[in-house]
Amino acid sequence: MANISDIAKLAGVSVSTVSRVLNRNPYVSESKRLAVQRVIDELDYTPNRLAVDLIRRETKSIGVILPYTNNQAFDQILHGILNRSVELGYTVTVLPTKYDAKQELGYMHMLKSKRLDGIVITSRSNPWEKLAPFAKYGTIVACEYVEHPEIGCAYLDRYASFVEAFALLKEKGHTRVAFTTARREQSSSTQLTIQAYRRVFGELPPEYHLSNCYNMDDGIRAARLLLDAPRRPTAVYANGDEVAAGIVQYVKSLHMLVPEDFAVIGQENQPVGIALDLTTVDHRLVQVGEQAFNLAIRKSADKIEIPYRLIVRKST
Amino acid sequence: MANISDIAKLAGVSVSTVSRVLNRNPYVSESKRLAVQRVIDELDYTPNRLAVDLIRRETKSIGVILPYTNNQAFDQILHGILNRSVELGYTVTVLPTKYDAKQELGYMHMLKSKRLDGIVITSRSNPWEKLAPFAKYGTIVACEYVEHPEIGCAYLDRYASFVEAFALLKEKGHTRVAFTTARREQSSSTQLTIQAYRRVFGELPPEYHLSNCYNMDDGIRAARLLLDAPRRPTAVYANGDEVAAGIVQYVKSLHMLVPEDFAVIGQENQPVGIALDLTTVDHRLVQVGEQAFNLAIRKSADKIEIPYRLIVRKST
DNA sequence: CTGAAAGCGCTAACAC
DNA sequence: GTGTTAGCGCTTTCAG
Repeated sequence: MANISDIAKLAGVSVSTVSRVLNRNPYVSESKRLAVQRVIDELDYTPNRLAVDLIRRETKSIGVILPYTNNQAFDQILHGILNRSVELGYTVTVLPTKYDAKQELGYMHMLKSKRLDGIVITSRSNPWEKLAPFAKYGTIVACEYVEHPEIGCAYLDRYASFVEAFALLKEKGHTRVAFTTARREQSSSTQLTIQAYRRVFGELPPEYHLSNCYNMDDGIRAARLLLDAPRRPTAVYANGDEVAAGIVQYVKSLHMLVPEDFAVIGQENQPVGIALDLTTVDHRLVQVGEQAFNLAIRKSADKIEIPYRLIVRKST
Repeated sequence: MANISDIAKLAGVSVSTVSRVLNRNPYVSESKRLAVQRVIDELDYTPNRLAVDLIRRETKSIGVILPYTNNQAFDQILHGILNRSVELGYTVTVLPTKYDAKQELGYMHMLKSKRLDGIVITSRSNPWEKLAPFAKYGTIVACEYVEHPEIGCAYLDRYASFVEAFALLKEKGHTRVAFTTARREQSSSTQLTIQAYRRVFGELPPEYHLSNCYNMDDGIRAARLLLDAPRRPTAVYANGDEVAAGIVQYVKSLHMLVPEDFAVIGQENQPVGIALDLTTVDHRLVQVGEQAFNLAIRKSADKIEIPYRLIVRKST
């Protein structure tokens, strides 16, 4: 494969001149520029990007840390990031953790090893004390509110959104309300859900909180547990429309009615929720992704709140 | 930021020795190895990956070209690829084209510029004559059958699967059958669908083929067109469960029954299809992704067929 | 405008 | 075992 000095030799100029035409530097005589371009075309030459990035100390690529890639919520954020990255000529690398803290930390090292200019963290397993120090090697942007002055974030007021969803259920007369979450208490999102629950309903019976819910099957499993519970709840706030869909499916399989016998609220306004006419909280994750990406390439530590919206349909 | 020669100086050794301990080369005395490691830890040193990759001529990262029209099918393939890449310590970069041939070609250049070791093409907009030449710069793997001897592929027998789906509909007594596709005739998948249709039903009335279907809304739009058609079809084979879900939704909104009044088959066995109990053709796209990735890192040009399966549920 | 030369940070012969 | 040295392929002063 030809390199820059091959081009220089064949064009009868120095490598600096070739570099100049490559980078559209105006201080090149038209004659030499043409000569160089001819050789470049002839040899079908493309500069080695690794060499360029090495010396420029910039890769124009950012990473996205996410737990799962088959999860609709994270796909929405990723989608938002991709939207912007294509427009701006950036490259994005997907970094799936499955909530493995070690793995996650390993990805952060890509900032230090100069492979990535920045990282968007959609969900994390490490405490910020472990993550934040990497900010000196590259931009870190979070999709949750973070106090740290060096870390930008495009976040949503999850607490308020959870309170609103629970309040809707309470208004409808429900007093025995359950909810599902992905991870247990180690997750800040779960913490917030619990706090919101207490704010609206007071004490939380432990059997009303089901964790490890990620997809439809988990929803079915959750519904089974909930409907078999001694103090059977009359409504559930699911942590996603897929989980909600699983719950609805199980409820219907018992010939019970939604919402008359059992009310359900989902999250993220996904296709399955639309199809089933589920009430849902749309956290506008695509926008979160877009804003997060913007912060990342601007190397900004701004805090941007994205407004959510409650979509009331037929499942409540 | 410290570099390898800083480490060498502080540890009182040469850069080669540092390089050796970095790369776990056994020919280093225990004493020096310890000395070097101490300095590395002290300075919290991490090698610059760009420099390493530049000289090694390998990045351990592969790209995935996908249209990313928010189509869940491609997410499944991506998921399969990610599964394997994490296990093997590879990094994957997402390359969304929105079916823009120029953009796609631009991504292929990442092979030439040495940013990527290989590329998995899940769907393409350029003819293979344009794409194949890049095989000399890196491994190219396709998710469709490709004759080219230098291009590996993890493919499925789409033609057979389409024939099978149409045959199922025919068996059930349907004679007026429509179908939806994403792109028009420029896509090989669309071509195959048309061929399969003709094989089973003979002539294809133009109004029975609706293209530009990617999501649920498109499905609703398609259903409206289909049900308003003069020679109204009695069944449709949708190019995805989401599209199928949209169709079902519209059909039900007219108080018609599925499958009695209108039968529907989807594709890819997605959550929304499970929720709606749709008959579907599962092309096992996650497996396609896994196998494609394997081929990519093995730099293999093998052709691997992935078996599909028809899942008959309540919509036919 | 142009070129020589000094790196960027690392690996890998090749000697000793 | 260990160090010297020559690159990998490119950008960017700095003279002229």
